[in-house]
Amino acid sequence: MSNIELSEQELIRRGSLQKLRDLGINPYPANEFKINATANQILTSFDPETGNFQDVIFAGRLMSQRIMGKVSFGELQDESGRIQIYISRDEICPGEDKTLYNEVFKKLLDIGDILGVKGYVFVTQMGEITIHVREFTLLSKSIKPLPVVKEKDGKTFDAFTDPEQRYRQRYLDLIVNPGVKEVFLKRTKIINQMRDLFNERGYVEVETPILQPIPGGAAARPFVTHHNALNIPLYLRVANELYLKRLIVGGFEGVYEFSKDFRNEGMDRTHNPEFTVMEIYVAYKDYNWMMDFTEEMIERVALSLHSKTLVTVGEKLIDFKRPFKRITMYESIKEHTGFDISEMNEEELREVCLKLGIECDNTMGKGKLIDEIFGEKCEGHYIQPTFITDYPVEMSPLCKKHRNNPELTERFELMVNGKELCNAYSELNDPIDQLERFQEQLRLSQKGDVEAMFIDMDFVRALEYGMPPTSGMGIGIDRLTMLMTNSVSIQDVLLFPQMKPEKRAEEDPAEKYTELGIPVEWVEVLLKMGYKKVSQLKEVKPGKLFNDLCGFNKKNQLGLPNPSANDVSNWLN
RNA sequence: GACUCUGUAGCUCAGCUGGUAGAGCAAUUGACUCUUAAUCAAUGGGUCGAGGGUUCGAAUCCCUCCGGGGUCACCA
Repeated sequence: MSNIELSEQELIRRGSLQKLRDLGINPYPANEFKINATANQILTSFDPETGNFQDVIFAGRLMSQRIMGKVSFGELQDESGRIQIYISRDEICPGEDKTLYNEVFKKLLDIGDILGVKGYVFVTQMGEITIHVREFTLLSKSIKPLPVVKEKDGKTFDAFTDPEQRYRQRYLDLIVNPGVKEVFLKRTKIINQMRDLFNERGYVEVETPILQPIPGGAAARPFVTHHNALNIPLYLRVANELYLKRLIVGGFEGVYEFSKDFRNEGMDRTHNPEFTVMEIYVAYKDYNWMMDFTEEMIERVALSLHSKTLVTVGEKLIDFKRPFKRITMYESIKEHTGFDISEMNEEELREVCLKLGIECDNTMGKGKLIDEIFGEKCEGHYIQPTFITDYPVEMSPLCKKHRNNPELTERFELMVNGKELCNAYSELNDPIDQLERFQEQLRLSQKGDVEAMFIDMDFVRALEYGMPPTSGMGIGIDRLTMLMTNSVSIQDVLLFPQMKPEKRAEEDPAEKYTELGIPVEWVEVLLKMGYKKVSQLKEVKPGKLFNDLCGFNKKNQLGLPNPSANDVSNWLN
């Protein structure tokens, strides 16, 4: 990057960088810096009576500086929090030479620099636990100014809130906004709690392919990519269900995977193109067992995060205490619409949709119609955790038929806060039935359903060898995290949510300028002055351009030898 | 995709019915030995998102485009 692209403050920081080097200070030293305390440890366990922490070595990012002549205060932020530091000139510089304090600390250090300090902990007259610095080391120089967020009495000033910048530059968000890190620590804790539970039960964590020749296991539009060596299309997985069930066929009796899935669909507050799902399959179980297990898992997560089962989500208070309410899908629809659809065929369902004012078209089969009615009229009502059970067979091509009613399947979804959180089945293990269900999906696909599943013949073959009765469950980790951290958008629980690419104004490459005989050093000046394209340049009068160039050179003290008026008009001709 | 709000200094924002820009923080210089949104004094910093139009004159009004937020729709 050329210097004219930089802001004044960036130039000053680069200047400081050079001055540090001139003073023999390496702004990016290689040495290990061994700390022996964190901010949080000091703040929670410092005790002036016992006089602990009298020899601390601490490192962190300089977040503020208050210089008061011969002494200064500042704040260093490490992973665990912020702690104040105190520096006195004559302690840092006991001799005649006060450069280290007057120049280095006061002038050449900036907010954002990473510092290591050695000293002892004490309490200031204002009562703040502080590190009295005996020695400091610059560990990394920051040459781009941070957004400065200040806080007093719990009020935040100049908060860094622009969502685009926060998500795009998450590192800044994490540095500057307290509380952001908390969400991600909680996310990890949620995952760890689940993993602990599964491992305690002896279930095995496995990894299955992300690149799949047939994207199976869910109704969704996949991303397509291409494998050069095999010369075949490959799909990014939309689910890992079919692979995990192959493992049950293979003799594992409990497998689970935290899996990144990918769906080529819209993006909004609750959808990111890549997202995390946990799927688990346990042999010799059915969906009733899985409901109990799911309750246990979720209650455990809530307790581990909040030490209670009540969780505030927006305006609502949600109680994750076991047991959760259970209701069948037909009962739910009956309750919220008054229609008993249990005996209806496709035509009758379409009429119900019409009466309820739900849009539908001819590509929609029976399952999709019921799904629409439920989604439109029922889903939103389930704020407290509720299992919706016994879905129609058309909606669930991988799920075993209900033991008491072949029109239904042994499936449940867990609804919380009006949204689906989990999805689970008594898994279909009848290979002949499975093939028929796939073929039905194919018919839907031919009718125009872009989400209908592909037929996976190898999966059917696996079932032909025999899969034990199995129950499986999938849960959206992002949505679970949203609930547990009271986050309104999925972007808040993903470290790096998908963003549109950053756009810059288009500009011609430097060669197009140099072709005209313009020296390289002037090309960047022209770009900075706003002549992003050669065509723009051609439109200005040579006299004006000559004047502007010389003016820019002088104003910005670039120290370039000015071109002659002749040169300039030659460029333009 | 529709509607709506929005784009001004490094950051957060002001700028009335048109008269070519302001504040706080940050930065620079200086003062200050327990401060904490430190304080005090001085200074620098802006093609007002881009292009076009109306006008003697546009950050402000109009049009087009670009970027962003929100709501809705599509979509789990």
